[in-house]
Amino acid sequence: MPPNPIDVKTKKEPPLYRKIADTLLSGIRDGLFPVGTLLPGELELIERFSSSRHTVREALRVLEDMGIVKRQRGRGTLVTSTEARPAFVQAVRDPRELFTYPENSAFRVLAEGSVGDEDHWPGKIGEGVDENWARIAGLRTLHDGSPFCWTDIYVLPDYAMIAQQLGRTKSPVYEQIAETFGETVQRISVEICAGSLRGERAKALLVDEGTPSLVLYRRYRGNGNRLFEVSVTEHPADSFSYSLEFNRGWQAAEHWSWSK
Amino acid sequence: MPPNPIDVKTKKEPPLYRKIADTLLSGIRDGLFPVGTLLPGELELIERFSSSRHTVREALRVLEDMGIVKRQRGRGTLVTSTEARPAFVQAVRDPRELFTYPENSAFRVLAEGSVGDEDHWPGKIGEGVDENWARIAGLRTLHDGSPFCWTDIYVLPDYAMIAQQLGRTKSPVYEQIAETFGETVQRISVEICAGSLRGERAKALLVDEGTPSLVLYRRYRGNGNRLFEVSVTEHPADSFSYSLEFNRGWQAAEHWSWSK
DNA sequence: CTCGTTAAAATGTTCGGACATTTCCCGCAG
DNA sequence: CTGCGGGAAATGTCCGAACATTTTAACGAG
Repeated sequence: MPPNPIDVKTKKEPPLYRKIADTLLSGIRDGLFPVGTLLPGELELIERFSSSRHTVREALRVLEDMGIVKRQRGRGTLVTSTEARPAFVQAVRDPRELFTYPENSAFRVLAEGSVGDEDHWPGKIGEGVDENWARIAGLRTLHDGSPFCWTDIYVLPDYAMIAQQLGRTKSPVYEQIAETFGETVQRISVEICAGSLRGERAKALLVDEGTPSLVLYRRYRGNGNRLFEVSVTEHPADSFSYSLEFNRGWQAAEHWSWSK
Repeated sequence: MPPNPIDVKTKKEPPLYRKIADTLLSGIRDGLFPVGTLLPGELELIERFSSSRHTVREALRVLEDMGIVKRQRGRGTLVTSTEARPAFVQAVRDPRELFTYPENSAFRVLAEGSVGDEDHWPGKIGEGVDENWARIAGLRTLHDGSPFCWTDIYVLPDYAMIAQQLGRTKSPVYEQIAETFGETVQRISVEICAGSLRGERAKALLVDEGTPSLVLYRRYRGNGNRLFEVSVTEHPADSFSYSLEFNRGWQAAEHWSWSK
């Protein structure tokens, strides 16, 4: 009989190496093993969990794949983070985590427009979009109150109301669209290029006219390749960083972030 | 004895599980195990490679992490692809593919400098770099002859000669450094931000003063966290694009590229 | 022919052991 | 004080074995 995906009752016991990994992760998050310190050696973990070395190593491998620890021969197991790998790889597991903003950020709608507000509309991005989109302009600020980025949101008219709700929630755009329309995001694309901040954008972000800034175009496509959201974001004086750390074998740890 | 970075002769043998993985991957690519078929069982592989089950499983785990095969308990090891996961993840397997330039591009050395040519040196990037770096400025052009990007290369003096060879080869910087010194790249980091093209840069790229452009800072680190190459690149009117395509499950296809 | 049982096959989990390689630190010679 | 060597510690690689869980297919009862 094929297993029923809905059958939640069969809560099977997780394997031992998984429980060890969870225990260690809890210890890391509780401050027992702060970031920057070394985890106990394998021999000590074997004693503590009354297990074999292979099982302990399997648990540590889980944490390594998560990006929680970094193992180094001759040195030990270094705690590098309390959270699982952010970056692109995690986004694959949970797309909602992709392309969101820092926590403690506020969103304020500055203006609303409709067809014709195209002073910043990128023509090449508009492929596949009919002419009836609407524009909503907003501003997010960092938690300390300083301007962080300017966001233009272009949506199809059906979804205009979603954009209006952005000021009242912390969940990312993707989630709202998906929840409201039951759509499934099939493709996310992001384009990064450089631009200059002028006019109301420069004023809102408290920078000089012509200040260079990063510009991000984002597109989300649902079933049947139907476009349901496009947005443009400009980050002044911010930079996007991406780094790769090589482990043995094939896996690597990825990090990416926005920083001032 | 501390390892000598100059000692190139010690080309160490890769571990056995790595060689098994490579052999299997060759077989997959040669059509011996077409996509959609099952790989031989672990027991058979143990006999064929005269190895232990642990080693064989380690090899299969490498292929699984690469996205080449998908393992399923009770069923077997299914070949799902002949190519590793593209984009960022692939870069892990072969860092030389990362951050290279389009084919048919030419490189021309415009100027050479040394300590003090710091008009564009990013202070925050300089952490861990002593003061004795050298700067080599160059320009790459697209195959149609139009300017593509400006590249500043900052290297430690020991590696200055490598930069001088850049005009005479098509291989990326990483490859030259690795081959010459037998180093292993442990970490690659890239930072993308926005800037304005001025002075000789604007002139070389045939754009107006103050034209916004993307600026990339790249760092390569070898064993012992030793920095051995830093470069700065500016792309005028170019854009970086990244897209994610979701399949069922958690796997996804990634694409990224530079485009005009 | 259909359905349920059973057996075989394949991978997943766990244990125990041995040696290799790298890193770090301490002590000693200069 | 510096530099070198060596040992201790930690992780990496590899072998052998046993049992558990899942899938698939063959088989037999109805």
